[in-house]
Amino acid sequence: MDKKAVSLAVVRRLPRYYRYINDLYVDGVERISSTALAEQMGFTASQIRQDLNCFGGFGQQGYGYNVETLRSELASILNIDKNYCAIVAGIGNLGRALLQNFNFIRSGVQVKAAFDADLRVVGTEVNGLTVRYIGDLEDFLRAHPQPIDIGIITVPKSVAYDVAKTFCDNGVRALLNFTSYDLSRAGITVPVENVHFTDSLLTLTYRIE
Amino acid sequence: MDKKAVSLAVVRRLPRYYRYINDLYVDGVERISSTALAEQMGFTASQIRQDLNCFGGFGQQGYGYNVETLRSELASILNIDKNYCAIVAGIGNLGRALLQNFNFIRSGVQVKAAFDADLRVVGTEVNGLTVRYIGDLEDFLRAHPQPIDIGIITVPKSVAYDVAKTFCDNGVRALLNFTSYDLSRAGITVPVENVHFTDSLLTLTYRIE
DNA sequence: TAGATTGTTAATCGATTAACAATC
DNA sequence: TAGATTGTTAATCGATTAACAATC
Repeated sequence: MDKKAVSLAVVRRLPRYYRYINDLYVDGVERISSTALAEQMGFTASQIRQDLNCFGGFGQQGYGYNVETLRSELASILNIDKNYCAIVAGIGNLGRALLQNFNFIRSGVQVKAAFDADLRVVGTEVNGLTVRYIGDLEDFLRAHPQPIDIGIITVPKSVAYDVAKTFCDNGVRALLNFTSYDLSRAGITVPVENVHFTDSLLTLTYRIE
Repeated sequence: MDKKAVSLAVVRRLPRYYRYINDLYVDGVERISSTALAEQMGFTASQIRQDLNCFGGFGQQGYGYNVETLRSELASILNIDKNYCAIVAGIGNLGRALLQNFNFIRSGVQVKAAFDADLRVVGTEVNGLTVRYIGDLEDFLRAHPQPIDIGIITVPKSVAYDVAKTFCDNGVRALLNFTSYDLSRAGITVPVENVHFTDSLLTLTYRIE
């Protein structure tokens, strides 16, 4: 499974495959053909077979794909079984929303700690985690027994870079960036995925008319 | 400006252009060449010229692009000057986070109302808006003097489709979907932009190793 | 005018789709 | 076996990059 060989276009479709296949699994569907799945997902059957074959031949001629098998293969490809450790930096409404409503575990991620700069928030409890002071982030990362895999950045834009750099310099392996600050332009060496609300909204206002 | 001619790949880059050009504008930069901008954004100069030329010749040979002009052209292309009306459905932590922290006005969007199903939330005030009962959404949309342009969906996944359909059937022109329910598969006829946290997180867990 | 840099055409690259032999 | 459907190669399509004449 040489990752370099798989294009980001394919990778970005994997979570969607997992979502659909998992739904089929939950519904008790046993097998599905690329044609049937294509119809549901709005892809071509060709693309589905092409995409899945980047990772292995999960199907069977004349039969299609076994839903349970494919589901577990996709889970394994996406490392959902790895149980990664994450930290949320920035416990404003967004950080709080994530901690309280988002099912991290279902994506194979466990949130180990929460940090904020506001002393009125520090020490309070959110979804079972006591919020720590952001100034202690570096010490925490260095002292933590397991490595922290994912840094989730929900701080104000103005401090996004500093927090990202602290994560990056202390062994965090990937960043999920919710600010509109563009981390890719600065010396951030780990993979970053961006959730840019503004970009999505502006793409929409363009497409309205 | 025939929109059909501009690919979605280009459109999705427009907000990023606007962000960079706006930053330059705020910093008082007067002009910029495609080469210099390319270096900052991590694009090729060729791509920038190609992209911008989908909308018009905003540059000048031997000079480059005037930042103020380009900024206002991009704002106009993205309809930031249109002042669209939006509604937020679902005032959990995420809806609340959006209403309290997100600068809609800066994207040319004005939130007109907020709706929720929880009667303990209905009637409370969030950032100057009194939360209404979701059951009244349809009546509200029909009675509202201005058309509502954008429906923002932050409800639980299980009711995402119903809310989207209500928006769609009552004149809302575009949807911003924060649930992991895939609205494109059902009879939703307006443009949809998705913010799928789970997909971003899973793309990241794939890319970690 | 000379230098810089665009707008635009042509060349390349990559991603998607079509086709079909392999095979369950 | 016959029918179905994959895995995979080849063809097409679209997007990105390179090149350069036009021109400020």
